[in-house]
Amino acid sequence: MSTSDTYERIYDLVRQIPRGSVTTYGHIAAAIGLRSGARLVGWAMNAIPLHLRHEVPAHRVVNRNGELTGKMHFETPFAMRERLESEGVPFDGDRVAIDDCLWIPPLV
DNA sequence: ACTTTGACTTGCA
DNA sequence: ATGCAAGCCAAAG
Repeated sequence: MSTSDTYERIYDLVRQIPRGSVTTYGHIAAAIGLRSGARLVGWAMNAIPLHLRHEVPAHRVVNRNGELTGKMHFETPFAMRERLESEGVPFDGDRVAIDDCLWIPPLV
């Protein structure tokens, strides 16, 4: 694989997010070695290949505030919220109770 | 090769 | 709490 390893690492990491938990762009970025590549994570999410759309739970990735910033990039703005609640992710108003279900990725 | 933008984060006013 | 600016990496025009 001589492609952008960064993207693959991001996808591989997001794929490991356990059901019922969420993580943030910053944590993923930090886990792959980037200092503040949070934007890269967001960009990578937008560039997820179709064959990975099923494996990479992008809905479990929220911003530092627990807001579903990427919901508008889903099929519908509600799909993200519904799917998270369906997995047992605690919500606090219109946000994810990230303090209760935050999953920290393994540092590579 | 250069500029702009993006599903972010942090700091300061 | 709200708003603006800077930092960061990669892709697209």
